[in-house]
Amino acid sequence: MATTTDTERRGWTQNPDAVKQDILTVAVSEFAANGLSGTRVDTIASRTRTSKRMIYYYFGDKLGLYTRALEAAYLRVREGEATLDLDHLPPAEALAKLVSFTFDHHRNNPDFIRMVMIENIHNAEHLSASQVIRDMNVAAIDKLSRICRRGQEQGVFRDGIDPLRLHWQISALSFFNVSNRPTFSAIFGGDLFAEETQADMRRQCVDSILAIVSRPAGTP
Amino acid sequence: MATTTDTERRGWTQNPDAVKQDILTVAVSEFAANGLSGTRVDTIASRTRTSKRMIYYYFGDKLGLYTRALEAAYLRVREGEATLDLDHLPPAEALAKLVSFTFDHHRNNPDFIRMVMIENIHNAEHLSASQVIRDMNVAAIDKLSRICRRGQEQGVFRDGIDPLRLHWQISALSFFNVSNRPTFSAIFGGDLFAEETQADMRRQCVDSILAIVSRPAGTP
DNA sequence: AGCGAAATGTACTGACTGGACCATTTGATT
DNA sequence: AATCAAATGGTCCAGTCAGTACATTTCGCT
Repeated sequence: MATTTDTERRGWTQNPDAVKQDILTVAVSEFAANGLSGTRVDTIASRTRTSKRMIYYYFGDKLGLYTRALEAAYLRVREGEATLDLDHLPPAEALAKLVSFTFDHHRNNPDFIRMVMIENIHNAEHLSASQVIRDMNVAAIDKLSRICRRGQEQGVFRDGIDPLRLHWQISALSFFNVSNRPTFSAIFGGDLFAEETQADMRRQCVDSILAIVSRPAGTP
Repeated sequence: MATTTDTERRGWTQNPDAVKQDILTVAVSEFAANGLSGTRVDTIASRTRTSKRMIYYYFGDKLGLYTRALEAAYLRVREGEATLDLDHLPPAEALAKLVSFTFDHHRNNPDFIRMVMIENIHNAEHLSASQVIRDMNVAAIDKLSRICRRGQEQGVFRDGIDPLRLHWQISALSFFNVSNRPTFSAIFGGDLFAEETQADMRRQCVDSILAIVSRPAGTP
């Protein structure tokens, strides 16, 4: 009896992958909200369709789960970025689009930002252990490098641009805008983060970045 | 016997203020290193010349101590900033100096940066409760406002500059440079944070900010 | 020179929390 | 249908940690 078949996927048959995914999703949300030591494994378990037992079964211990959750957060975000197709745009437009996208993308993924903040608090100890994450990000630099190279070849960008530094600057503005919003708002009020103002700030960021790569005035 | 008089201040007489200060200093360092829930009151106590009992006596509970430690961190940093005298410099130079200073100052005060990161993780709940901190920072904006006004009066800055947004941008670059150094280094290597490179990046930051305030080319 | 309040030390506890233990069910393979 | 590994559930424990009770010392004041 009790043919609960097909309650969700296949009813109440085993489904290891779904269980793992379920745990990971909740874990990202909890770790992002409460930090590593602030997060309770029991709380994660209770928000899950399974039990604490399963967390330890699949992830070993709290740190293991945290590390995997960190990877998951990076993965999701980099997936989003992969949809961007920039190679067919003129370099300046491509760069502008990349900056705009990054700015918005960070705003739309606060959990990811918070995971990175938390990982920085922990001196990136766990991220260092993850080759996966390193690879993903190095790939992100490639995208930027291609734009720079095209820009220089076409003579619209100045020479000697370091893609990594450019990435640094783009990240700084986009990241800070999300990461420090709470303290910034608490001190100066939330005006800067109103929707219209943010659109304007995004433009300002694009301009800043373009100013960096564009050749100084009067250099043919 | 045991005339331990003058071991430190007045030997072993009571010294409430020194005790409080002692606790606060250790607390800043511990909270900055481990976050709010990651910090152990016992650890703070053990690094102190006094006991856990005193922490609760003076600060009530862990949160009380954290809040005061946060204030202390802000105070120390803003004190450093107060030494800057910019009003006698030409606007562009004053701004350049302010950016350079901020960039270095943030680098030299990682504990402060970390406290702010942590507070952001906690959505600035505790900072909101501190009027002191708000006041300090609003004063920081004043300094920037004066520079902007002078720049506009003298015609070297463009019109319509928002000092708050400028502050946002200066902070973003200077803050991110410290806050995200661990993850950034873990992913891309530490080259960007070598001493020489940092000097170069500071210059790049100054240039970026100056580009924002300078009037567009061909605007008399 | 002594009294009351402030300051400090020691030892303890009650709750929380990461993790382990033991038992049971599911499912693929034979 | 028998078997064994993978998956799962429920319960408990041992260590940790914020906070407290109780007792004692110091000090300003008169």
